[in-house]
Amino acid sequence: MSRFWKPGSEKPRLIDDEEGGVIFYSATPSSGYGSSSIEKQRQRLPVFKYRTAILYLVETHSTTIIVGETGSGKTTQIPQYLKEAGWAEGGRVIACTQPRRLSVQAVAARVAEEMGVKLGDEVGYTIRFEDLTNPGVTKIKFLTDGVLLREMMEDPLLTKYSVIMVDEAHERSLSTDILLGLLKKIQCRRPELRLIISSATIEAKSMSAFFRTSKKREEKAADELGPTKEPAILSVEGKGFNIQIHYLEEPASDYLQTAVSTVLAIHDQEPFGDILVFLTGQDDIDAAVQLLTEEAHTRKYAGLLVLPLYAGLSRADQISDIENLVVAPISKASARQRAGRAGRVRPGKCYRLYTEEYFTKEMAVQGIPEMQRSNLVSCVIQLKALGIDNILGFDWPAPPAPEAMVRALEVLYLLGILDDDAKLTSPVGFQVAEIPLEPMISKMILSGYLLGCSEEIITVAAILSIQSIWVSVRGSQKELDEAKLHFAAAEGDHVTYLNVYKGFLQSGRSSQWCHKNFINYQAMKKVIETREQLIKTTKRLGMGLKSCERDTQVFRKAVTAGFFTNACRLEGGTYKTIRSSQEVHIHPSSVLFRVNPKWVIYHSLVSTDRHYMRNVMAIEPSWLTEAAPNFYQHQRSNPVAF
DNA sequence: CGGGGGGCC
Repeated sequence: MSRFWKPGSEKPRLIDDEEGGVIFYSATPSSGYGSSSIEKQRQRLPVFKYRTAILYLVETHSTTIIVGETGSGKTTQIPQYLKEAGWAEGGRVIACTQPRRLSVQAVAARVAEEMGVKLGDEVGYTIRFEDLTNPGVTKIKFLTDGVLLREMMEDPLLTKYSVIMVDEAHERSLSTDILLGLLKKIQCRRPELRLIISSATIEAKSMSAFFRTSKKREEKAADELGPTKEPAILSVEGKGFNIQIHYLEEPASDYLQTAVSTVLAIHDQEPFGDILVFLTGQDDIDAAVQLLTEEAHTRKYAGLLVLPLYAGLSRADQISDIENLVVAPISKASARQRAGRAGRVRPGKCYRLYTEEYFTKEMAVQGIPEMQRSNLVSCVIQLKALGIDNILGFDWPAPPAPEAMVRALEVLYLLGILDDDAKLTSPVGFQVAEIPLEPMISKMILSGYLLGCSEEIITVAAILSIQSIWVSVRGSQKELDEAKLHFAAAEGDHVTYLNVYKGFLQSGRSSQWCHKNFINYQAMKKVIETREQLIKTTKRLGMGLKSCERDTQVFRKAVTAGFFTNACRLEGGTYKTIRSSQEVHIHPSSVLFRVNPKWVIYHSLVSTDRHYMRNVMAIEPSWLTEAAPNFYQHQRSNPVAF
């Protein structure tokens, strides 16, 4: 392999940082590149002066950890540096993963523009439903980490990639963590593969420790030619400006009110600019917008424009199958990340609505990685599909609780997806792994095919995989509830969804129809799209489409086959789960709210002050024993879990 | 008997 820091030029200077990581530092920035305005812009990015150092590190190290602040340009520039240095020659591809689709598209478009190529040719991207790459032509490929995981099922060693850059690894999303674990394994088999992990300062050391192979291996590797296994850490400064941090002197009793008065004070006393407020949820956001708008009106503030922004809210922590939505303090790491938003384009200020003492003494250093607070059913099946048998011994960047693992294995066993040796069953297990949905939904689809209602089951699978098909209304809840009654079925939410879908098709997929019926048109378009993808996938698995027409019983049996572990029984006015006798309630958004059939199954549990079942369906208890004889003993008409 | 978030295949 050719060396590509400029031949004949001075080798970059190496310095040791006090933390024991290796930081390379290029004394003389590379130069001699094009002089177009785009080139000049590229050279002004902070990452540019590290170009030589980055290329040197990637050449000589299996793994390079780049610690970079936002605004350094690392995401758009590093893939281009790698390409310029020859890493995409000989048909090889440079990959760069992102946790979110939107950033994949945005970054790919930007890089294509900088390189003056058509998006989809030399620079392309792949996200779900959209593959803008051209095999043999595409040299730099942006993709979500979820897509890269899927690609592994076809090509477990990811042989076409020469360098894989995992961006935003510090976000510790479920799929990023699975990916990191698997990439570490791939490295043993493909020593020529290079990894670049982009991470926040706080995570760099643990990331480096994770990718450091054992001493023995290191000694062995020293005899061979090739990159060193010891990860390099390079710190790239951002374009960030100075940010002043302010704390409260006394804790706030009402953080919403405190947020509102802080905004008004800033508006009053500070020069012209923007104010960004972080709140916990839609309710608080709406309340704050209303309070601020009113205040601005009574105080006759002309220049105060209040806008709600619902994305990017904080995540709550938990470890169980229940989605927990209780408000909890953020970590220091996310407090810092939020403060950073104030210094992107000029110096800024950050007002923290808690005391400094609380920040230093009470707040956790960082949030719990998703891996350690999630249901691991999907994660386990993904590893199984890649032939990783020893799940409990898998080397994770953040090992999940063994109990959570065992629970996931147990559910997969009950579903008939894993056998007694915890291997994927054939064909069910392999088919479930192939379908890109949560395993219980996939199992439901397989049963729908066997029972002759795949049309209906796939529709509902698509609907359940999106947030909600109803428009989110604040203030007009009553109208929404009334609109729902048009579609409501006594069998529950799943059959209600079938009615909505039918109505949508009969309207000719009309957006006006959706509007009239309080249905989210964009959501329905997504449903159609997901449905088509699922039909393609199931066809590939040899399953045809068949409708059960009006036989909702067959349809509900198929749903039960996937969700029998979520069965509940009404006992003295409240529901108890069959599995653990936990008290649960039907969510008020369900059409079965206040209907309370004796036996129900739910799709998910959400926890606030109580445990609420979302998407609920009435069942006959005998279906449970039918669907899972191993799980339910038949005792007259009262199945009991053993 | 009343409703709290985000992301991905």
